[in-house]
Amino acid sequence: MASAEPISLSDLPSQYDHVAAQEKWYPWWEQRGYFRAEVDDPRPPFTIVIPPPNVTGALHLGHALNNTLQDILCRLKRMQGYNVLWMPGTDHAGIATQAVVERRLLEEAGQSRHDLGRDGLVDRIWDWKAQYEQRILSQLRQLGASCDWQRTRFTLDDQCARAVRETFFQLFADHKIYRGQRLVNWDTFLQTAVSDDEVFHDPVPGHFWHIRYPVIDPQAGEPQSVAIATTRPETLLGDTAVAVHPDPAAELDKVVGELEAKLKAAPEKEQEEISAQLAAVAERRRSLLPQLLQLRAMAVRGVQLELPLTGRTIPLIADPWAKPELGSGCVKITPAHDENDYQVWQRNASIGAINIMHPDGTLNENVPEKYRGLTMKQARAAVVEDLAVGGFYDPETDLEDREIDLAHSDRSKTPIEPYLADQWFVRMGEVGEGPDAPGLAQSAMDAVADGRVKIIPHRYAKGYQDWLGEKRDWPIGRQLWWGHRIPVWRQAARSPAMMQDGKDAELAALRQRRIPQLRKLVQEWAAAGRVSVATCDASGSGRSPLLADEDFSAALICVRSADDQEVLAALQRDGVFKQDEDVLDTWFSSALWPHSTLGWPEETAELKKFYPTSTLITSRDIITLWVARMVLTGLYNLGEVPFPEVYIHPKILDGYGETMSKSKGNGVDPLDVIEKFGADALRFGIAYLTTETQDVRMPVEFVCPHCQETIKQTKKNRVLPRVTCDQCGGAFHTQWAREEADLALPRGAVTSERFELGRNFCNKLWNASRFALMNLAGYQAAPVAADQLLLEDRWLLSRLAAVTGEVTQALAEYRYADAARELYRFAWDDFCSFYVEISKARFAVPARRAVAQRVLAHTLDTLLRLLHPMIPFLTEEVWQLLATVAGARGLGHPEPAAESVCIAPWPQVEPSHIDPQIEQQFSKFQAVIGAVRNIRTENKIPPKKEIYFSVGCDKPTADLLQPMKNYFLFIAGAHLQDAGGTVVSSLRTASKVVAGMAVHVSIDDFFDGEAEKKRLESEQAKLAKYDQSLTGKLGNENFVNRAPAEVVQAQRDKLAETREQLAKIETALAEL
RNA sequence: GGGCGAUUAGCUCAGUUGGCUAGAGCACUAGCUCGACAAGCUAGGGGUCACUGGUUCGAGUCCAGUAUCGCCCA
Repeated sequence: MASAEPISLSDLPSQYDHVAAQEKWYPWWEQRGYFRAEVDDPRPPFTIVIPPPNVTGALHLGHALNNTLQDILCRLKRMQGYNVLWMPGTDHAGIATQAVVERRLLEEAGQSRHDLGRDGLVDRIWDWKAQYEQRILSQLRQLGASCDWQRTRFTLDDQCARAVRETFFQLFADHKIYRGQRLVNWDTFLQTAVSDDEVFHDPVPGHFWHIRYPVIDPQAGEPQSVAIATTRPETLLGDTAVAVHPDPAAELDKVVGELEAKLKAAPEKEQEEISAQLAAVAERRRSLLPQLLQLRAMAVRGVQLELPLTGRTIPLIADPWAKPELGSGCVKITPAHDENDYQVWQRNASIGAINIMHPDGTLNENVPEKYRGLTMKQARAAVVEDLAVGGFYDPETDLEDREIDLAHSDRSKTPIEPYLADQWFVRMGEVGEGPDAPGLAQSAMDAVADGRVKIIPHRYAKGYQDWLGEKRDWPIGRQLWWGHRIPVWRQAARSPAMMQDGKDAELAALRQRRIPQLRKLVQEWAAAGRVSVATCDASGSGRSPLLADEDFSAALICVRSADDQEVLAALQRDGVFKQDEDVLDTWFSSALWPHSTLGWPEETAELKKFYPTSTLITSRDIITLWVARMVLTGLYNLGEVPFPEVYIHPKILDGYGETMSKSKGNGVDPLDVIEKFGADALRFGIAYLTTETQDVRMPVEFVCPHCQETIKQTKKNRVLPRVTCDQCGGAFHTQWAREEADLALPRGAVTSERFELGRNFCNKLWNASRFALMNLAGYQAAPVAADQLLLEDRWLLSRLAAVTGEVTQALAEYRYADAARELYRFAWDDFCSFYVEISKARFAVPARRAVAQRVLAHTLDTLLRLLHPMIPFLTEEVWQLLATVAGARGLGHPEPAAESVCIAPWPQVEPSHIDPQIEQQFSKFQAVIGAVRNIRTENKIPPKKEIYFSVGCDKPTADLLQPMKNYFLFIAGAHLQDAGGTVVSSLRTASKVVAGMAVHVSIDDFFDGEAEKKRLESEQAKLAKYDQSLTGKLGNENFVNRAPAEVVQAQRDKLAETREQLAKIETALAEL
């Protein structure tokens, strides 16, 4: 037991000290090893892998939510007797982390990554990682997370690296990884490709330029030029064609058909607009179609156009991408810098593609000299000006304003340039034919479709299936330095310049000799499974296993093991082969997380014991990026899904319904909440708010460090470096503070009032516990026989059994809010407001103490266990205190309590305790209490004045109420004089009718006949109305005949009760 | 443009398979410092369940449409 010294109960503070409890119990839990999972533990395993937080920065409230939900399950399962492994770790978050460190480097030292070089930068990032990983893990501990810390992993550590390497090798050997030229989203700031998922679209004001390309040698009657429209005139320098629709008439007919169908279905309001559109298309058909048909004929004939400013000619082609209903009906084609144009190129290979951009976003040697080196923005201005000068465009008439949906990089927030580059891909579709070889995407789709992986709530399965269904290949290369480097080598010295360099002539000759030797070696290694070889091939399908000389020069050699020194040395000797510069997409390593953390590709005991994991708890925005990929790699590497269930939890939004983020300034640091309200309050608040459908809206506020008052956060003040408190006038600094003067001020925490609920609840529990501890003096454990239990005991135990069942069920179904609300209600309303209040009267009588103590100790014990997963610190604190006065607890067979509530068994429902009749009876008692209190308040009778009352009711109810006499006096200051059918209310009596009983309170001096009359009459009116509605319902034959019998009966009972109440009120009125 | 979700008290949210005289916390009003708790206790006020139709004996709940908002995908 942790606390050996006797505690003085009166010394317990009346406010729960969350700081002390957190500092005391977390280290103790760790030291006792409660969170450790052992492979030789015979109990059934329960495994969760943490969604590894990025080492980019500190944890935010979304992480607190995610991890609280995981911890609640882990603690629950631990108490339910499982061998629980919660696998912790962090993610290296390639692009995000490198971007943060590079930005910091630029700000602090004015240096770029090239100043440091690859190794220097990577070292710098490892330093950053060490710092933030520490911080993240410490935050998780403060949250109370019961992870098995000894197993902490990192997506870039050696163990994960082995899994990444092996997976890459297998995929490579399986022809599922290939290198191809694709249009990518190029981030010119970070100089890397980013995936579609790392791109966001933002509307910005822009222009639409109309430009004329002259026709070369037009025949008689043909136009002199072709007009096109573009939002990006600078890309003209990379145009390789202009397209016109191959069948403009049919296309226009199709558009008309669609519009007509829409018109039919549209509401009146929109009809006018659609009619206008129809008219416009008709007009276009009349005026423009002949010309489009002519252009199409010219395209078929192979007409060339002059590409302005370049001296190049480009063909006019026919392609359906040109929309006859839009603009001039013609469109310029820039395959290397536009996704749609790229597609056009795929259909019309002969037009070619011209890449006009350097990786840094400036124009390259493929454009006329005067534009080289300009940024895209500068080039736009120059091109537009030159076009005007050349007469290809008239600024007066050929320019319109237009809003453009511009793609931005999520990481650098700079505009994305579509860019043609060599990239690594994982093939998501099928390779070859046949049912035996479903593609990666299909395998993951099947797993969800056939229920091997259940997504909860189920509606999220649709997005998962749709996304995978596209089977788009996964671009896995990133032009970064921070990450798993792609384990592929190829011949370095392919550039003639290098080979011919005089100094290196000898070396070049050496290489020439070595390559045939290497080729032979590589063949041997490939046969031995140490390397896998492929040739550069955009399609990824045709591979030459022969390694002829000419192929070998283009060979890609994937080396299986990072430890295969022989292979690596041989390849790299004399710089003949060089490793690919790219690193892998972070999600490649995250995708392996459920098995890489358990030691795969080794066949470890951990893997055997804990894979597949039991559940995954994560946020909806990474269902595709992460969940889907874990499923497919799990299936690919182990043939088994990584988890049978995925629970998708809500997101936390701020008071304006916006997602929280540090960059908006509306983020809340869980540590601020923990400091102000306590980890238990944070956790309980989170559980209470985690409902299935709703995202969590959380108004955010600053806390003034001077006076502790809160200042509502607004869109205005959330971006200020300093804020002034409107209560005390003191100033404090925020996350934006950079200036010395601001930083000198104390920092204002950012929290939300929504955690008050949890804090207040914890405090309530703490004080109820104090009450119990004080009244357990002299407690002796002993079995309690059923006939020793009083009505209130049986009521409480019945409620407790019901709550136990409901909480257990709710948590099994991820209904956290239901579980939290059930416990809140039971603990506060049932246990504190009634049972504890009532028991005070019992504790006043020595002879009645013993049984009351045993029921109280047992109930508190059970409640602590039920609450422990949500409120670990408080429950442990009280558990330990309780042990000092009541070491053995339980009604039937008292047993010594577990040394920690962490490992105490989860409560079982005691069926013999469930007694609906007792609950119903007790509610009569509660109703009488309520009526008496209500009459007291309404008649302004002072709280301390004792009053006398009687209850008109049937005999069974009277028998029930009589034994509660003491309690009425004790908790309502009211003497029960009489109960039963013969009760007559005296003069100067106020009456209230509840639950079929008439409660009459004698109120002497305070009696106000008029007021009482009014009150009764208003109540009468209300009841009469209800009577009427019920009578109407029951008079309706359809209702009586068609509604289920029990529903009809319930209405009849209600009517009877209402009539009875009315009668009682009439009696009371008559007696007035 | 497509998909998913939301709209219930001043605020933040519950409301299971339709049976409701629609609940909770905060805020509000009135009273209470009685040995667990003022982060509390007691009582109270406050809602045309976004709107329009439909199905049904019966709709906050199911269906269709409208409006507004949010998220995801193109």
